[in-house]
Amino acid sequence: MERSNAQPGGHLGAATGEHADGRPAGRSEESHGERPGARSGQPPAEPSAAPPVARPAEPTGARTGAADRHPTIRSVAERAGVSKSLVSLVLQGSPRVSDARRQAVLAAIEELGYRPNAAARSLVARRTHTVGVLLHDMRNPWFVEVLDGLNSLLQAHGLRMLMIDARLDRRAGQDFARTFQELRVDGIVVVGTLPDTEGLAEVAARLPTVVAGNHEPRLPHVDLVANDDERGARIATEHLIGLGHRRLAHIAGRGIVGELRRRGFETAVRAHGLTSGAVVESGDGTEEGGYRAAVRLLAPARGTGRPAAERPTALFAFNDISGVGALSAAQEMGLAVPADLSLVGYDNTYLARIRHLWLNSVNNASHEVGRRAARCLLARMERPDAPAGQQLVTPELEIRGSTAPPRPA
Amino acid sequence: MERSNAQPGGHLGAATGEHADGRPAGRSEESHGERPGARSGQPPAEPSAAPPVARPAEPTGARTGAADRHPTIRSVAERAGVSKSLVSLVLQGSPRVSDARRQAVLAAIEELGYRPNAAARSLVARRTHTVGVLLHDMRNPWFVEVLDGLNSLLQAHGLRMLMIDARLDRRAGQDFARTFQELRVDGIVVVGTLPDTEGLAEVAARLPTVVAGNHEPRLPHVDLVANDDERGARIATEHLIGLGHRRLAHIAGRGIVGELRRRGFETAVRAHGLTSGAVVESGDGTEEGGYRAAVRLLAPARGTGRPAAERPTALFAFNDISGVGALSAAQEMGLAVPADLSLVGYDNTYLARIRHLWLNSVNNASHEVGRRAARCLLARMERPDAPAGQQLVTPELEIRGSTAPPRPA
DNA sequence: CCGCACCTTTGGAACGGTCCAACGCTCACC
DNA sequence: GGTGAGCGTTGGACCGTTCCAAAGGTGCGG
Repeated sequence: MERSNAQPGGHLGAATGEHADGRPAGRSEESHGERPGARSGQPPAEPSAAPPVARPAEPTGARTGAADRHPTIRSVAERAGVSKSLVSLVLQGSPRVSDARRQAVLAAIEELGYRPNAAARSLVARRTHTVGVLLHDMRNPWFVEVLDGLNSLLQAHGLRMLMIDARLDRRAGQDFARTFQELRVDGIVVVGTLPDTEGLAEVAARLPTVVAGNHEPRLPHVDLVANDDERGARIATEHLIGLGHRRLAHIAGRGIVGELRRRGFETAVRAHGLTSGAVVESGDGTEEGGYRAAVRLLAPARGTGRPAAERPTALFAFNDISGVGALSAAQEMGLAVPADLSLVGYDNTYLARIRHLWLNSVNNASHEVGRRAARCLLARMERPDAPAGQQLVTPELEIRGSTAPPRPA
Repeated sequence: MERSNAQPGGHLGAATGEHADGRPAGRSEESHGERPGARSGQPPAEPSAAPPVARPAEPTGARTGAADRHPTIRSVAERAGVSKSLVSLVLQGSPRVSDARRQAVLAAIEELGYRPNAAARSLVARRTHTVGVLLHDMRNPWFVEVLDGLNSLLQAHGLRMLMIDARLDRRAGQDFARTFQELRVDGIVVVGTLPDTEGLAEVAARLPTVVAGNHEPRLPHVDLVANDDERGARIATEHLIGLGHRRLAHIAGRGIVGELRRRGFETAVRAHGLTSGAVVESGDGTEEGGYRAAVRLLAPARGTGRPAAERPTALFAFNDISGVGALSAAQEMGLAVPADLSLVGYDNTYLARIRHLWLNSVNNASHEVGRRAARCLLARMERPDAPAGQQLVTPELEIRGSTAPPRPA
């Protein structure tokens, strides 16, 4: 049983997806020191402030509870022998505090492990330094990219993100507006599709709001940042046309984005006078949908009386996953990619980067969308009543191994 | 929109990954009504409470600012013609409020669009109803599953999740302990590997803390919930042995998880007296690493003088992505899967579910890990000083198309 | 020796809620 | 008719901060 030493790490490294660790699950195997009926079946509501604990209720002001889990600014003051106001000044980094006192305060803070209470702070500051982020579905790798971009900028401005996943969390998803308002977040970013538009309109009137990655809700003070799907589709299609393909097919997706990408495809096709050879088949954005659509597009004649010679030689799929479905279909039908069929996907997910698939794909630069959304939000936080803006980010085609010129007829 | 009729949605539907929408990006195309030099280059620090805004500072108590963006409980009281205490009672759903008043208050709330201030509330309640979640890397699909499980339970108990991504957010990742303490979250869940263990020990002394998906930091009051990686690996290996394979190989991963999975493989192999035919090659959890390891494992003889007949007939990979790399290698070397080579991956990510790949994989039931972590946390929130518990969840093997009995020699 | 400016330090009033003790009222009872 | 219970309602203290006005101390000029 040889151990062999670790590989120096491949150049392809970037193509992650699941990192250098993973894990298991299923049945259990407790080793817990818990008595069985410990947790009383508390109703799902949020009431009942821990009944058994019963707060000390000590009227006299002397509540310097040593083992108190959270020391306050007063405990610190007392320990340092100064007033709470001075402690506050030190915390703000005020320059007009004598060095001696400052040291004393800092020491006290350290010894007590004092941490300022954010709630109390934001209560008076009227700012939470928190941005609410409404996600549509975290499982979508595209979102993660957007979040990354968003975060990088927000963080640099001292803002943290509070994420709510609308899919995973229907209740919160429904009235995310309420939640975010109660939390008094400084701003809101909606990533992707959102459940109810009217709720959004309501919050937007009160809080700076930006929508990232959707073309949809045009509301008074809400900025929009999205990818230019139509243009991306045009670019992909023109790439295929440029290679010499004349019979093109598109596997469409749903929703506005599906519509835009289909439109881009049709526009390009029309611009080159190839309308007669072009076909659009509908899919649903899933692998299975892509597979079925591809079968319909590539199957020889049968019924339609279409000669095999008229089979499309190039295929532009709504997204990578549909593209992968199409790839499977092609392979099962004995068509080689790219020799017999050129294929382009969309989104440039890491699926496209798997060498086994190696799809050309339109890169929608989600990261940039996130960054811009952040920039918009920051701007809007300063001028809440500015007119709604809109930005489209232009995608680029990532070339890999799934397209080639058509076989000479 | 959505021309063509939607596909009835394939049975494979579950295999998501990117959903029914995606998007683009790259250069820009503004249409923004913003003056250019608007945002002054504020330094990255978090100070400077909006200098230009300058609060009204109106000493007299009469601050019923009509267009005030956030009405308070007092505005509501005034409007309803009752005391703020009554409003509070209504908000708590107290039964001892006359119907007339209750209606009046509710009406006022509605008209003003009043939303209670969570900060003020938690200040007195000493509870935030928020759980801090420290992620290691959101890009890892495994985490998303865990989060999902976590969320489902926490939410049912009226808790929201505040997520911080340590990778994406180095600063926050470093002192997440500080952040979570300042926010006075009700508890902390660390998902996956964590950056610094000492910071964790510090918080854990003050806040209920649970680690999900890692075997690592054994700390006084910190519960651990993880998958039983060793067992999962054993199950996978035994599946291969059960099919009749006698020459087995493993592509190992890194870290503790890598170690555990390798150990499971070795244990199974030893238990069946197949040690002499077993090989372990190290990878790094990436596709490329898996590819290279597989090449080394499968290449005929060359140098080693190993006859092709001794090539392994079955391969257990550290994770799906390494497995996919191995798949590519096998294909390039003209080996059919599963006819010439059986392959099992780990994590059962949606990669494994792509029909083009269709890998057998150990399902680590991340969702369950999340649920259990939530349960642990809830328990610990009630009894913070309980001894640290530990749970391992047993994984199951998901059978697809990548294994078969070896060719009869 | 007094007054004044300057600097550091401090008490107290917010911030927006919750909770408790006490209030006024009605009604029943003795 | 007084008393007390019960109900609905209210003022005020408090949660842990920040900020402001003002207090105390020091030093200097007149």
